[in-house]
Amino acid sequence: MPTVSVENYLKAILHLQDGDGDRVSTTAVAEKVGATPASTSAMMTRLGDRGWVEHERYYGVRLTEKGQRLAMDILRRHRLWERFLVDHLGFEWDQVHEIAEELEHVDSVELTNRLDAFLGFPKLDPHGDAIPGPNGRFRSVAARTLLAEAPRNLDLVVVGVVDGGDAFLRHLGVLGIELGSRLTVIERHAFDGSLVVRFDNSEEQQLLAPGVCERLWVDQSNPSPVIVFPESESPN
Amino acid sequence: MPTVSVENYLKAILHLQDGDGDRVSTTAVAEKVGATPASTSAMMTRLGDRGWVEHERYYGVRLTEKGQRLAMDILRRHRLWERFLVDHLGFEWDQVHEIAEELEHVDSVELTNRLDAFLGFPKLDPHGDAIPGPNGRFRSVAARTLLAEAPRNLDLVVVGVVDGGDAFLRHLGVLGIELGSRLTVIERHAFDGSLVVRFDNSEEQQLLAPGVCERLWVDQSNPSPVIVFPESESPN
DNA sequence: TTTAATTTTTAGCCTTGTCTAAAAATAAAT
DNA sequence: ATTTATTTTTAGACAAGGCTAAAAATTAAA
Ligand SMILES: [Mn+2]
Ligand SMILES: [Mn+2]
Ligand SMILES: [Mn+2]
Ligand SMILES: [Mn+2]
Repeated sequence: MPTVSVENYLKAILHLQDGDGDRVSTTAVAEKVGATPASTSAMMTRLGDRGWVEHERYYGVRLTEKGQRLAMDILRRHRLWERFLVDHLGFEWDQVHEIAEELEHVDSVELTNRLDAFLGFPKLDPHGDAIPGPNGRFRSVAARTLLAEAPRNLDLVVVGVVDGGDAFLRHLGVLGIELGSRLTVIERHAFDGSLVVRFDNSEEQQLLAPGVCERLWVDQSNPSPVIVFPESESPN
Repeated sequence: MPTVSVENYLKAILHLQDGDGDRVSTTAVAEKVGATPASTSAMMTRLGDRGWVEHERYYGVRLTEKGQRLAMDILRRHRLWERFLVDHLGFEWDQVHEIAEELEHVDSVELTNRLDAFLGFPKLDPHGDAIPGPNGRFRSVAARTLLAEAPRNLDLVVVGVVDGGDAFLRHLGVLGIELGSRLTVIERHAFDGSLVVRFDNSEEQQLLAPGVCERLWVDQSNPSPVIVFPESESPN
């Protein structure tokens, strides 16, 4: 029975580990949860005592099997609630993170599984991030590419957002980009990686700044169904 | 920004005050929240410092305007979530209290109001208790009588449960009683208040023990729409 | 109106989670 | 290989919430 605070730390560590099973530094965790390194150091010790992380003094932490499972369950609840808020309560995708940050701590397996069913067992949250299943592992999702690395002259769909802070999400709104937006890369500027693209719904070409291209997952419109386990860095 | 613990205390005090605006004893609150009188005494002082209760040393507490409003908002969230759990996730009415006890602490006005709308602005929770509106006051609900005090030979409907602990709710299930059940009082035993009743759906008469009759709200099947603000003692 | 019982508060202690400031260890740079 | 910079941990404090045991106030009984 982890506390709310402990759960937030565990989820932060999961995000920072991000597939790569290497250790995460105290400072990185501190920054993620918004605490000082001193407080975080103390918490890492407590998490180690409870068997949720391996803590190598001065070298960081890594989630144990048990810790990973706990963290995945929290992430599952977070993303399911985000789906609920957007699909059924009419929230925008840039408004749900903070609320889900609290709902995720209501820890009831019954509730979570029934919510999952109610939502139709979604694979992705409103930001295109994979939702862990009841077994604590990601459900398989089609392959995806960063827009920044996508080839030219292909019909692409925006399928996800990397590190989708609310400010970035609202910026996408201003640009008229959302999940499902279709576009084609016309030109890539070698200098900084800016892209000239054309959206499906418009005749005009448009420039996308590198900071945007590096944070959008895309897929081909006619997807070859390669199955893979994605590991985005998105926190939501 | 009250903590979860503070919110639970405030709600407990609201329940114990129950319409009557007189003071509530420390021991009663302690029992309700499951803490010792010593811990509760300390908490009452803190609540007083923050202006949420008037605390007369040695004589108990009474919610202030601000405290009452906070408590009503918590109760609103609790009962809205109970409706959600029963109406949309398929929980039984004896399974929702504990989960709502956690969900009620997710404090977002936006979330609460959208949930309210999603549910169709319900007036009653699954136990027949009134749901406070966004203004922090109960929505008007038709008058109700305790079954123990209802006249004979009237067509009655069960509209609510007093103090609906899960055990009592399951007992009602065994007896085949739920909200909406229709019955008529045939006979009242003067000795202990037991009632002989006949349910709508059956020919046979049935005996109801006093402990049951005193904890069921009923209304006439063809209700004369008297408007009143109910104050049940139910905690859910 | 004393005495006894009950209720409430205080005193003292503990855990969790947070902080700042200082010490210790590791990593980087000369 | 030292010195310097950075990171991590430790030390010491504090607030919230909880407990038990003891003191004080109130209420009930004699
Ligand atoms: Mn959270
Ligand atoms: Mn998300
Ligand atoms: Mn609660
Ligand atoms: Mn209820």
